[in-house]
Amino acid sequence: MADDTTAIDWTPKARQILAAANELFYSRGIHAVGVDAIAERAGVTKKTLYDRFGSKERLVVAYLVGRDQAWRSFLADRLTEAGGDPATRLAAVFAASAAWTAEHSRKGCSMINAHAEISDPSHPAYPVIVGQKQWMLDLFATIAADADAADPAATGRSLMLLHEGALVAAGMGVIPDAYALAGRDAHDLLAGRPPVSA
Amino acid sequence: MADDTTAIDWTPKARQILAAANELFYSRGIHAVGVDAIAERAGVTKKTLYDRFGSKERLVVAYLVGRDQAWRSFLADRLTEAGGDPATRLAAVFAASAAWTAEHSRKGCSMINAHAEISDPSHPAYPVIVGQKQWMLDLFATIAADADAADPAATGRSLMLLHEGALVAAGMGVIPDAYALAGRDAHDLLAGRPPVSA
DNA sequence: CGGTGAATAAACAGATCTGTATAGTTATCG
DNA sequence: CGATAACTATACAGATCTGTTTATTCACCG
Repeated sequence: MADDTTAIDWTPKARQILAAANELFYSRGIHAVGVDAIAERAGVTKKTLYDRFGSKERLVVAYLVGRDQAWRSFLADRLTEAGGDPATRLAAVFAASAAWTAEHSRKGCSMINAHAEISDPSHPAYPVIVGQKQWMLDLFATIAADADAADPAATGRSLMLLHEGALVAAGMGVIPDAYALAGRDAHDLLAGRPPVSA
Repeated sequence: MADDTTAIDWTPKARQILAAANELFYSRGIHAVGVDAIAERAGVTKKTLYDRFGSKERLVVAYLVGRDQAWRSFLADRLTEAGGDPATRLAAVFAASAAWTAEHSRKGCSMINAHAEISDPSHPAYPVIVGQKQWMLDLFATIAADADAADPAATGRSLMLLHEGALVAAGMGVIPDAYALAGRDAHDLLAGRPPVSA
């Protein structure tokens, strides 16, 4: 009887369920995958799934929170490796996205994809989705500020556009090496061009 | 008995059904909307829906083809208005996207959203989705070529990144005036910066 | 005036979906 | 050793979903 507020009990089986949900929700879509399929892939009874997560909706939220956390920690590692230089840090973001896509995200950004399926802004997954984008936007603005951009917020938004564009283009396979291209453009934008001011 | 190849008989009711499908599929998602809901919104019997479209899958394809055609014709009108100057044409593309979003596309790009839900590349809607992106990419490359870019294909891809990024950012509401910003960046990229070459 | 096609109305089939109930198993732990 | 928690197995309830069937109405058209 896990309601919206109670935390999830992370038993080993719960982790297996989340791993199965991650694979299926991501590759086939949230609405297209039923809880039976997830339980079967996890090698678990449907009752166990409901004992751990309470509802499909809560499992969906856990799926998105899990991906969000994994991405943030993945990126954080690469950023500490990158050191303090803003240009290097910026390059690390695009390189991290490229590596992440190759490993875990071949069908595009899971947050963008989830946003396509979850229309109701009052859905508990909504803040997770928008929160990740906001976090990335803040990161780009910080990098722009560290690079002494005249208008760090505006430059951060421009960098964000390039990054989101690469996410989509890579996810649909319409631009080869989308991250490399976007990374070069972002670098040029941060370093060379007179700032875009309103 | 309409199979995959036979054309759709565009009776008045068929157009009502497509209009209803357009509203519901776009706002709630393809998998989340049932044919009963579409028939009801269209003021039509489910039998009529199946007599006209044969299956939900064919209705989905018609929905995406319809949006694709509407967008292309909408954009084509603005491009003829814009005349021959590449920079003006480029600005017209981003202005058209902004206007289109305000009128018909408040929840992001329908092709990107459909791609999130349709995982199977052999789905008949797949070429429609990727086809629109390819067409936009060609358009940007043509504009870059008309502007005498050193590498029109590469510049076209960069412009595409900015445009796709604006689609996502606007659809998720994370960047205000995303199209205006992306349009300025695209203009600067086309006009000012030394070309990015591999 | 008779036929044809488009449509309504409404029930139904069969599958699938979320979620629950019941009963039993296993392992740990005080 | 007995309680508790995690889990299996399985059946079920009720809703919803795609798609079909049957019967009927209505308008147009040769």
